[in-house]
Order: sequence, then structure tokens, then C-alpha cells
Amino acid sequence: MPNSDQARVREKRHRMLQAAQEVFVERGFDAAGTDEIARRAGVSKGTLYNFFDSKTDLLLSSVEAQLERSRALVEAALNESGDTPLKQLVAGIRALLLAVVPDRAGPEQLLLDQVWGIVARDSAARSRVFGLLQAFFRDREIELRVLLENGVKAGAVRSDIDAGEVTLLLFSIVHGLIYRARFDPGRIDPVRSFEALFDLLQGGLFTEGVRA
Amino acid sequence: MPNSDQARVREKRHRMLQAAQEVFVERGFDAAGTDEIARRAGVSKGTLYNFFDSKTDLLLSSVEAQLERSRALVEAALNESGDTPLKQLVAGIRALLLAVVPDRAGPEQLLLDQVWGIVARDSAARSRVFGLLQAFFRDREIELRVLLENGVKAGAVRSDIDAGEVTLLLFSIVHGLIYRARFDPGRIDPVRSFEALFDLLQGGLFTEGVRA
Amino acid sequence: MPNSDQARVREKRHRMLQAAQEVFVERGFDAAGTDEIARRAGVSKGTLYNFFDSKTDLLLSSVEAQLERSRALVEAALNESGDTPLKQLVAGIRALLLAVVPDRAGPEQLLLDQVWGIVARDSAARSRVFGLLQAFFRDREIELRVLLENGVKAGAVRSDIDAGEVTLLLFSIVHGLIYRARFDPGRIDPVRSFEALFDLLQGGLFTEGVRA
Amino acid sequence: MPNSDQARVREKRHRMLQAAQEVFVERGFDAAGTDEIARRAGVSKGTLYNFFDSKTDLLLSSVEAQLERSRALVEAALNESGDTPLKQLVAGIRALLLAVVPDRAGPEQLLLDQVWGIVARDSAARSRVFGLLQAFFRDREIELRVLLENGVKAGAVRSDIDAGEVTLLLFSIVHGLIYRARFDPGRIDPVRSFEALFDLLQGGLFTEGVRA
DNA sequence: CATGAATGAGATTTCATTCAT
DNA sequence: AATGAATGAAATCTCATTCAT
Repeated sequence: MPNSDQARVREKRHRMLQAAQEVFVERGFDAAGTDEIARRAGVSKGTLYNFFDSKTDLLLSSVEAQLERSRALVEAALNESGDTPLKQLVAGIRALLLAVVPDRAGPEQLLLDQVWGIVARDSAARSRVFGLLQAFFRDREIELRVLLENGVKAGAVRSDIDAGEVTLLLFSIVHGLIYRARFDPGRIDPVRSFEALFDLLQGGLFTEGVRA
Repeated sequence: MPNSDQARVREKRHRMLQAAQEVFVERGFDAAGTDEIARRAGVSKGTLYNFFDSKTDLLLSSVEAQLERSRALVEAALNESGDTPLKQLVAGIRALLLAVVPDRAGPEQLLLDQVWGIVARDSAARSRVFGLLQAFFRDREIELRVLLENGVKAGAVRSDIDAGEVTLLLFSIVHGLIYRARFDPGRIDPVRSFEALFDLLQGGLFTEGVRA
Repeated sequence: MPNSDQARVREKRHRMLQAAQEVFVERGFDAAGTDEIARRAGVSKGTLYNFFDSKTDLLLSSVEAQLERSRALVEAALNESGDTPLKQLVAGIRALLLAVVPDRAGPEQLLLDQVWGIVARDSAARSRVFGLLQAFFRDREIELRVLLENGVKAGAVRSDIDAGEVTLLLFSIVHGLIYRARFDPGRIDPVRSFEALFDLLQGGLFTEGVRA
Repeated sequence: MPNSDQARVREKRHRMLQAAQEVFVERGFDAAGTDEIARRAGVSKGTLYNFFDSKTDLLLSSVEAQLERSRALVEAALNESGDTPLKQLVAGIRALLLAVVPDRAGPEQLLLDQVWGIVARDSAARSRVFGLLQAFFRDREIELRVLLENGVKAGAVRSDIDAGEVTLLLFSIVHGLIYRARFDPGRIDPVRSFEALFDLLQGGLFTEGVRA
């Protein structure tokens, strides 16, 4: 039954990544022990190292898996979003935000925090994680820039803008609000702030209403 | 000469923080050794521990010192900035950006990266570092919100906005561009993007030109 | 075809011993991995353990196989050697030397090196390997002592000697030159030194010429 | 009291080497644990690693110390030996033999066994240990060759010999007898065999009696 | 106050061996 | 008989922190 074997292997790998993610987020990368990860995954340490080269590989593979989940969430949101380019655009940005805000999407979003301490000391890890993040955000940007351009064509977005530049700024606000909310959660609610942003842009950047 | 003694002590403390900062940025917090920090500072490890409680304390104290330097830079920029509220506002935001972008302000700005691995495992550190960052950014926001409100009074800024909200969004863009530029430096130039933002806001948020 | 089966089994066993020998010599016993041995032999690790009880057994069996090869080399040399007892004696000693000097007989002769680290910690292994070596060298000594005694009878060797004692000393020189050449290869050439020994013994121990 | 400090440091280093030597000989290099070495030396593992770079360094430093002890033993024997070159020569060779035969000089002489497994996998260790052994035996050879040459001048040694060659052969017998006695201790007594060698050489190589 | 030798808990990773298929 | 994934004990080495001098 090679088919069932493959499924079991995939499931085991998934369990290990899941456990790793949890422990990394709870304890931080360096304080996380491979012992605990293996125990939570229900495998031996040896098996852990059969699947992953090192603890660092385990972290970066977890990041990879998490980005894939976020991608799927945004994709689903885009498919379900409204019928005008502007509604789709707003839905897409909101989905991205919801997919990566720890308060909403769950603590596993804090996994990315753990890479910054690694990239300072490990150039191979730096290359890999930077590549992953670049690819993820460039793909998301392309999706949304298309929607923005459609909005321009439909007359729903100011036509004298540089769509790429605006997309980047919108994404930066996503990044920035999330970053800020991390250490100032009592004051900053990224989702609420984003609603306010849409209101602000309406009449400026946007020529028609964007609130649901 | 107690005066000279005090100066010598302060200078020694400064040297230790400087050395710590360098090593933390070069190697990452966990890989950084107190041995090397002490050696670079020209003191013994015992002395290091007379001044700081722990390696974590050393990191957080370094962060504190760096935020103070950034604060001074922004203050200086505001004092030298133009004579209209809008020019002052733009100068202030630009100064903040320049003060905290690693590419411009130097690699020591990467110090903050090292904090995220710590806060996951040490709640006391989390409280302290979050407090520092909250205070720093709230103070900067207050300064700039005042300028924005002056801009409203002077008719240079749209009057139907929530100044606090807009300030937060402008700051978020600062955060977000810096965050993004870290892992996508070939594509993102935060300073250039900010100039583009001002152009975009002109005619929308701003009612008059903001470029120098 | 049970006959062909037996041959296949023997050949497989041979391949495993060959691979083990190579890896032990290249990496040292403890650094050698059963994974690599199995891979080089073209079998699975499970098969390896069907043929051999443990990694130690694999090493000692390799030693055994190598001693058998050396025995065959010496036997062949004796059969082909000259017609006088003295010529046969010299040929036999030279053959032994050539069969066990790593520089001439190949690096597999270094296999025995790996044994000394094992015998310190494993008394069962010690018994087995000491037994193998004792048997090998006693057999060789008996062969050569007979030749020496024949030489005495033929008047080619001083008659007032203890043949057993002299044989032992000649063998010790073989051992010693090989041992020394291992760590001082630039200075010691065991084969050349042995020729010099024969010259020296001529006129003393031997009463007639021994050089070919 | 820097003087007393130095002495304490030296004594501590000595204790660590002593403990290491014991454990290496008892268990073999790879099976020896740094934990046990530290415990027997009465220091912590950290201290062990303050003095020695690695377990391998600890082994090679132990070998170095042991060679120095052997050197001192031979030197003392030479100083106390008889008044004729021949007596000194025989005393020197006997002292060397007694200094390095495990049965007589103690089990620590088995330390050298442990290096052969290391040199196969560690070229830096190989260089170092080969250098140590080369230096030790070359120095001993020089000492004894001088005595042999003095014996020639005094007419006590055959004058048509190559003193270097003969020295090497005598040393090889030392090596070889020790090697052989290791795995065939019931049959080989190196000291007795050496006495027999002197008897054999008398009248051949030596022109006068050498037994005390 | 300063020093730096000593500590020892703790972490990652390896690898011989087993056994279900 | 053959396979190779899984095991998990074990081992070296590091490093923040202390404290006697």
C-alpha cells in the first residue's frame, strides 16, 4: 500500500512541523528543545532528524508551511469576495491582514519572530528565509496590483497613481500595523485601523465607497 | 574627584553597551558570548555583571540606549526643520525613517531583531521591551500629531481627518517599509517609497506641496 | 541450484567484508558507519546484521579474512622460493614482510590499527583477535623455524643457535620495522632495512650469502 | 603568590592528564567519557576544556607527557650505566625496553594503542602524534648510535657495520618484541628475549661479553 | 571595585541495532 | 531472506554566572 504509506509519511511530517511551530512560539527558537518537539509530535528524536537536517531546518520548514497556509487563506478569500474590483481588492487586503495578525489568526503567526535571531548568525538560513518571504509577498502583491489596475479601468480608483507603488504602501501598512500591534496591543487594533484607512482613502484614492 | 569618577563610570558603561550592541547584531543574541562582549569593551566579565544583571539585561539596556539615540536624532531634525507645520511634519517623519532604517543609520538598527526571540520565553523581558517601544513610539506620535493638527489649523491638511488615526497610519508605513526592506532589500527602498507617499498624499490628504 | 546459491551467499559475504575493511581503514572503527558499509556493499543494513552479529564482529571478521589472505601470499612465496633452505628462509621472511607492509601490500594492512582501540574495552573481542594473531604468527614461525633448522643441518646456518629464539627475533624485526615505518615513513623503508639485515647476518648468523 | 599559583595550575594539569590516561587505557579512547575523566581528576568538565581543546587534544597531550616520562627514565639509566661504551649501550637499550613495556612499566604504556584509531580519521592528530613519536625515537636513536660508535672506537663492536642501520634494527627489535608480547603475552617475554639477543650478538656483532 | 578561573547543567546530533512488512 | 524507517541512549562541548582573591 504505497499510497497509504505516502499519506502516513505526510501526516507524520505535518505532526512534526505542527509540534515544532508550537514549541518555537511558546519558548523561542533557542530555548526550544528538540526533545520536547519530538515528544509532542509523538516521534523519536531520531525520526525528527530523518525528516529535517537540523533544528534550524525545522524552523524554516515550519515557516514555509505557515506561509503556504496563509497563501491558501488569502486565495480562498479572493475567490469568495465580491463582484467589483474594488470590493475584491479590499477583501484581499483584509484577508491578508486577517491571515497574518496573531490576535486573529492564532499565535502560530508569531513563528516568524523567531527567524530574526537566526538570520543574524546563519547566512544560509538568511538566504532561505528571505527567499521565502520575498516570494510570498511578491506573489500577494501581484494579485492585488491586478485588482487595483482593474479598479482603475473600472473607474473606481484614481487613475493617476502608480499601481505598484500604491500596492507596496498598502502592504506596508499591513506589515506596520501588525508590527506595531505586537508591542502595543492595548492601543493598536490593526483590523480597526485598516477600516479607518479605507474610509480615509475613500474620496481620495478611491472614488467610491469601500465599506461593506 | 568624584566628578571625574562619575564620568569614567559612565564612559565604561557606554563602552560595554556599545560592545554588546555590536556583538548582538553580528552574532545574534544567543550566539553572542559574554566573553567577547567583555573583551571588546576592555573589561572583565565580572565588571560586566557589576553593571548589568544578566545578558538579557545587557540586550534590553542596549535597546534602551539605541532608542535614546534615535530620539535625539528626531529631535534635532525637528528643531532644524522648516517654518510651516507641513514642512515640519514631513521633516519629522523623514527624520524618524532615517534614524531607524538599517541601510542608512547603520547596522546597529538590527539590534531590535534580537529582541523577538527573547520575548517569547521571558515575560519580564517582554514587559520591559514592550514598555520601551510603546513609550518611544507614543512620544514620537504625540510630537507629530501636534504638527498635523497645526497643519489642519493652517489649512495645509484636510480638516475632516482624525489626526491620531492618520499619524498612526503614517507611522505604520514607516514600520512596514523598514520591515519589508529587511528581507527584500533589492526591491524596496524605504526612503524612496516615502517620497512617493508624500506625492500621493498631496492633493488628497495634503492640500499643498510637501516636497522640498 | 543450491550450489549457485552458496556461491552467491559467499560472494555477498565477501563484498560486505571488503566494504567494511575499506571504511574501517578510511574512517577508523568508531567513525565508520554501518550505513556506509551497507551502501558500499550494495546490501541493506538488515542484511549486514544477518551475516554479522555487530560492528565489532564485522571488524574482527575482516581481520580474519585479511590474515587468511596474508597466509596465502606467504604460502605461495614459499612454494616458489629457491632450492636451498637458506634461500627459502629468506624468501619466506621477505614474503611475510611484503604481505603486511601497508606501503607495498596496500592500505588494507592498516585494518589492524583499528583493533587496539577495541581490545581495551571489549574483552570478548580481545580474546578473539589475540587468538587470531597468535595463531597466524605461530604458524608462520613454525614454517620458518623448520627452514632455519634445515639450514643448520645443511651447514648454512650457525649451529649453536636456538632456532626458536632466532626466529622470534627475526619476526620481531619484521613487526618493529613495520611499526616504525608507520609514523616515520620518510626515514624508514622496511624492505630496504631488511636487506641490510641479511647482509649483516651474513658471516655472523649465516655462513653463506643470502642475497639473490 | 604567583609562584604557588603556577604550581597549583601545573599540578591540576598533571591530575587531568593522569586521569585521562587511566580512563583512555581502561576504556579505550572512544568509550572514555569526559565526565569520568573530569570526575577522576577532581575538576569540572568546564575546567577540562579550559586546559585542553578537545578530547583528542587530551589524548595527545597524555601521550606527550608519557613520552617525556619515558625519556627521563632512559636518561637516568644512561647516567647510571657502566663505564664502557658497550655496557652503556646495553644499559640504554634495556632501559628503553623497560620504560615502554607495559608489563614492566605499567599499563599506562598501552596509551599509545589508542592513537591508531584516531590517526585514521583525523589528519591533524596524525601529524601531531607522528611528530611526537618521530622526535622521541630519533632522539633515542642518536643517543644510542653515539654509544655504538664509541664501542667501535674502543674495539668492542665490529668495525665494518653501519652504526645507523644497526641502531635501527636494534630498535626495531624493541618495537617488535613489545608489539608481539601484547597479543601473545604467554609466549613472549620481551626482556628475556632481549637478553638472548645480546648473547646471540656476542661473538658476532659484539666482540666481547655484554651480560652483567 | 575588578578580575577571570571554575562551574555543571544542558543542548544538538549521531548511529548501532531492531523489527514490521 | 531482505529491507530501511524508527529508535533513544549517549556523548562532546559551550557558556552564563559566580566568587575567592
